[in-house]
Amino acid sequence: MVNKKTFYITTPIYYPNDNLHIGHAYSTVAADALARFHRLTGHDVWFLTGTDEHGQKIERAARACGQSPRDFVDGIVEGIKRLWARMEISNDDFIRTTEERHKKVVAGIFERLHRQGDIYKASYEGWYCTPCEAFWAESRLAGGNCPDCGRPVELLREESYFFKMSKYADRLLKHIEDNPRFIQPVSRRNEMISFIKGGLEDLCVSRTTFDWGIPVPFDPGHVIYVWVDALTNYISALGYGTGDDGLFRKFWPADVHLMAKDIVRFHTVIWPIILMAADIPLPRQVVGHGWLLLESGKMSKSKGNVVDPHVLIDRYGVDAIRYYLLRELGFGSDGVYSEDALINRINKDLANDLGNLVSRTLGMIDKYLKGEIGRPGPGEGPDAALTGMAVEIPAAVEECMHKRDLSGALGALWKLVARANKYVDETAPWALARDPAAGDRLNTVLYNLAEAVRFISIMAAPFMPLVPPRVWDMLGIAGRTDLHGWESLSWGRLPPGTAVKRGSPLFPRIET
RNA sequence: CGCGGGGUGGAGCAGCUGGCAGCUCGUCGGGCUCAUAACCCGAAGGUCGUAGGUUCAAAUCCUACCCCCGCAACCA
Repeated sequence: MVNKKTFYITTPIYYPNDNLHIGHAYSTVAADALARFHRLTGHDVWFLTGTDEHGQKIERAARACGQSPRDFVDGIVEGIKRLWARMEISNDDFIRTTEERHKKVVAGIFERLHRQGDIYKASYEGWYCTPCEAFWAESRLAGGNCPDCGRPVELLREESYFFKMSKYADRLLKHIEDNPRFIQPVSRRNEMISFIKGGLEDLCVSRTTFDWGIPVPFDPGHVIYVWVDALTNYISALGYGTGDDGLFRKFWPADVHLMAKDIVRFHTVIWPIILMAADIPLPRQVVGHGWLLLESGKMSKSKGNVVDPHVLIDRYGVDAIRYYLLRELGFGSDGVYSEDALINRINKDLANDLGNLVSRTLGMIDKYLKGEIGRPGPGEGPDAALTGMAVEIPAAVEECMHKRDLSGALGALWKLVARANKYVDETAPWALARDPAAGDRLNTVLYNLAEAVRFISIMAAPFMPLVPPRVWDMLGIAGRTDLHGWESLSWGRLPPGTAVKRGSPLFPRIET
């Protein structure tokens, strides 16, 4: 058996102190599109997502609900899993940091780093904001209050364990500079380089102010803080350091850690240094995408202005939401969410362009050819423009996907959608249908349109997983799995004589 | 003088190794009638933040200034 190239992609593990909003959904959908694309193009893919369940905020949120932390996160996590199922997320595993398989790996790494002297105990004094669970430098305090939440801070002295980040700074900087693709997009990369050049301090990696976490194995009064705990999920989920580490040996190092821009630093500074210290290879790439902003500013739970993905799915359907998210945020840039913009995208791109193309193509085959795809004759006139583009677009999509530019990939695909619509106008099949001598030409034109629709459906699959099966059913090739794959994107594979059936509109227009 | 990114037709963006300013949406007009009143074509609309400079030629290079935004460490 041939060894397929592997592709390991991760999302962040989300913090289940509340239900997730559309911004989290974006991260996961983007990772899903990349995972699906790589599966479709023949890779052996492992796609991981999960939840980061420890820490004081969870402890407090649970208490506020009168629940144990465990019961509390169980409830939220169930909701998250339901959401991902609804959004057609194709993850291979779901890691929870409260699972035994995770905790033992974290404890093992912590112990190892301590044993080799990279983690040491020291006394730490600083201004602490309890609600935010964070220490702040005196210079950053806002009038003596927490710069984040504005509440008062207290001077706290704590015995803590520290991780010798400083020791690895030069090595990390060299790695980043030697590997231009390691941090994407470039703007984030430059930011990280300048951050590291500013000097790295040792990192506080334990807490004594709460209990809901993984105890430091050799000092149970301390709990391992989020850094080592959460980041380690990417390898604990693969069984690193256990007797059952087949997945780790197969899939590590990760090809892509995908996340929003705000946590890029943890993934490009703290995480690589943990790995270096533990003598584990670094991930190949960390990609930081933009935020989905609201017109009123940043989406945040405390502002109460979050957009609930469930509501949008109920109203517009999964594929439409996925399309909107992936199209709207340009590579690495922020996007602004508004329901008007969402509806506009659905009506314009999905209903008018794609849905209508499928509808008119099937409609004409039904009406003019008694529902049977005819045998194409020699190409002429505008045929070459359509078929030429159809065979070029897959490569363009691939290139965008390798650059992690999902919006660009959809843009490329929609060029083909537009070209096909234009082709209808140029060839005017309704006129050919009236001309008894033009039968061959009509067959050719409608064949080309049907084949273009097949091409589009295949390339759309990573982004909108529910669309392709519906299109294949309409084209009468539901059972022809050999015509569903990326490798079937060579022009003319659609068999003449296939009986099509018109379906209901792919994306009904949303009336406002 | 902390580091970095940016200010381009109504909106959102591309162009920025200098050479007639481009894309999507919106607006207006036309065409077609297969289709989800969708599709196709065309038009209007920009002194490319401000002021200087270099050049035959600048959105694109240089200088100064104004404005917006990210990062500034333990914050997913």
